[in-house]
Amino acid sequence: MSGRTTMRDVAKAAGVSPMTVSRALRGDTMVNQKTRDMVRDTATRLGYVYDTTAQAFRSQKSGFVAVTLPSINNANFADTFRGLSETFGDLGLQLLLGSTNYGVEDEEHLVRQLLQRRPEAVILTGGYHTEITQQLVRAANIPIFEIWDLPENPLGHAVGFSNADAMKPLVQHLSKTGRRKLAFVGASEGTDHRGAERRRGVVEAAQSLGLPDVKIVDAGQAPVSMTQGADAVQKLGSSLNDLDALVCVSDPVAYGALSACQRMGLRVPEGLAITGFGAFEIASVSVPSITTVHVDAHAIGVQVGHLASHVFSGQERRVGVTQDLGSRLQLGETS
Amino acid sequence: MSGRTTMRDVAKAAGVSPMTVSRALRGDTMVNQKTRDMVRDTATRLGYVYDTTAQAFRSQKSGFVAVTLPSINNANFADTFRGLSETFGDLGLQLLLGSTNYGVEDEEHLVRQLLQRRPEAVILTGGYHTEITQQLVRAANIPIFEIWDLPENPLGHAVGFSNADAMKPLVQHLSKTGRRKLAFVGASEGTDHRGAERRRGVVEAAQSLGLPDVKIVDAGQAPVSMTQGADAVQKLGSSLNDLDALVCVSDPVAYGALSACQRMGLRVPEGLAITGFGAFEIASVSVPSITTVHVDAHAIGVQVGHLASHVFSGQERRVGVTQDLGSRLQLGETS
DNA sequence: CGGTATCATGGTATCGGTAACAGTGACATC
DNA sequence: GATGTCACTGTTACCGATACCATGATACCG
Repeated sequence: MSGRTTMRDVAKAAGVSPMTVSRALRGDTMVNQKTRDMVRDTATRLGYVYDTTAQAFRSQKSGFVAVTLPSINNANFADTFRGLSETFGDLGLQLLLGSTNYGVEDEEHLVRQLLQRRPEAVILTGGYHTEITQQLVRAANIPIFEIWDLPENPLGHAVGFSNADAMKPLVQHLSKTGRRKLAFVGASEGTDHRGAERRRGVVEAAQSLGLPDVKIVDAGQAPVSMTQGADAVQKLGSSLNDLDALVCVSDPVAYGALSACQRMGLRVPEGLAITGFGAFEIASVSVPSITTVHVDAHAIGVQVGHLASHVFSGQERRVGVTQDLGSRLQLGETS
Repeated sequence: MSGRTTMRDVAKAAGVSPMTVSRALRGDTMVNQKTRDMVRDTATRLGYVYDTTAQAFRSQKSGFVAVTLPSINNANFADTFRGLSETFGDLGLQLLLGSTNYGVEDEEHLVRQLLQRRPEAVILTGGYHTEITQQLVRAANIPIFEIWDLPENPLGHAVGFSNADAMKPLVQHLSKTGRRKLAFVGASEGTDHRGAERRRGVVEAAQSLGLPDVKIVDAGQAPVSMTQGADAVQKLGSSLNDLDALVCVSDPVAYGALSACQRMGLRVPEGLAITGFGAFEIASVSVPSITTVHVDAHAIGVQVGHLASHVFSGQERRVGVTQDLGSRLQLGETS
């Protein structure tokens, strides 16, 4: 014998047809309980390993769900992925993960690759894609989920929250506590769409509250993390004295900013308020703890799983279901 | 027309055989340049999407590499995954990721599932597995890589470092700077094998340096993070005064510990030294910065990719190649 | 001119499961 | 005894790409 053990081998050893083996291994109750057990024992005895590739091919169901994330090295996205993993795992579906590195071009390339695996659904982080990406996923004729954003013209379903709206309570809070001159610290223009939305939210909220123009601080290419946040704030130097609050695009950036302030001897929150986004662990553990916006990243994953389950079962027939999971202000000691 | 566009459709439209389409799309230079371009254009025009599932089935090459990580929500593992992604991507291989939640039982279940996809190699984080997991991966007859550890009896190749040895320079440094009474803060027994190795390294190093017994502080089930680190240290309360240094299993834990000390008004490093592990970003950004052990997580991924490439090409024929990437002490302000 | 090397292309079987359909034995019912 | 029903099990033909082998076209040789 040359190749691997196949169902045929198991069938021969068990004295049944391959079809019965197929049914038995999949737990089809049509097959007699005793036969099922016997077949399973035989399979185990022979060290048979079920070939999902062949199943996927024949049944035209890959058992995959494609997922794109801007970055895997981000506690929030990792939480979402966990939520997805759990719920889709329960549905017998496996996640095919790819990272876009915050770029729509990379996303296009990635989506092209993922679709070749014939996923049964596709989950894209963000609501901003190239024209071709949109064509590709539409043509795939499978459920599409956009997460972490609520696009105006969703490709399919959407589960997330408004990044712009999430900033309003934050700015209101700052305004109420007497902070007028705000700066927004985030990634360079065009590298982080969700970040840009948050910036827009801050700018608009400040305007509507009659605050002076928000100063935009560029911390470099996305993903911006602690170090870039710290560097950007350090570069601001004495111009920090003209500011009342640093509104950062994420908690890591905020922590970097806080760290830079501490090193420069600038007291937070007395001299300057700092806020983050995402309710990362660092926000609640740091000293002082960071005022941030809480987003339930894990729930996004779970909700998509539930929604997908309903879509697959036909319980949900609508085409553009949008779930706004909202966000809430989480006050800390930095403001 | 019913189903999706297949190669047959492209062939018909292009006026060639499916075989030629297959070759053209894979860039086989056997096919005339003009024919190749023409076929590709036709495929694009028809919106044809190559079916990797069918390819995988027929060629008996899935194009997958299975990867297990204890947790995806960990900057170090995420870095390794990035490294793997990049190098295996260059080899035309896609990663199938699964998380074991730091459990060997979960790992077994996961490995079983992953192997059904017929991966061309398997990468396991850690060198500690159930008997069945070992049997399964051995029987799969594919290259095996264990990473982030250097097991005594590797299943195949190993790329990593000795977690125990990595702690020695750290303990020596503490001893040299007059710290004698050490405590190790880590996960509960049996939930984190790499953490246990680090603990062993600390205990042994302390012994060989003639330091008093190392106090073991249990911060709960793995993964232990900032919050658990902070809680565990807070619970120590006044018994902290009997200690000279907290050696933490990771940087997040160390930061949590630092934070707890700051809240309790205990000065670091004057009253107590704190060390971490992993050279996470927080270690260099925090105030004070944290003394830690630097491990090149990204390089682990890259090295595995290179090694795998050599194994696939037959350049590397040895069976148990072990690459020790080492680690180095990274001094910070907490010691 | 036939022979042969080289290049480019096509025909056919097949990878390992499973959908769809076709039995078959045992027993009940008329 | 004929027919129907139920509970299982088996047979056949594929899913869409590609390995393998065959063949046609062209060039080039002595």
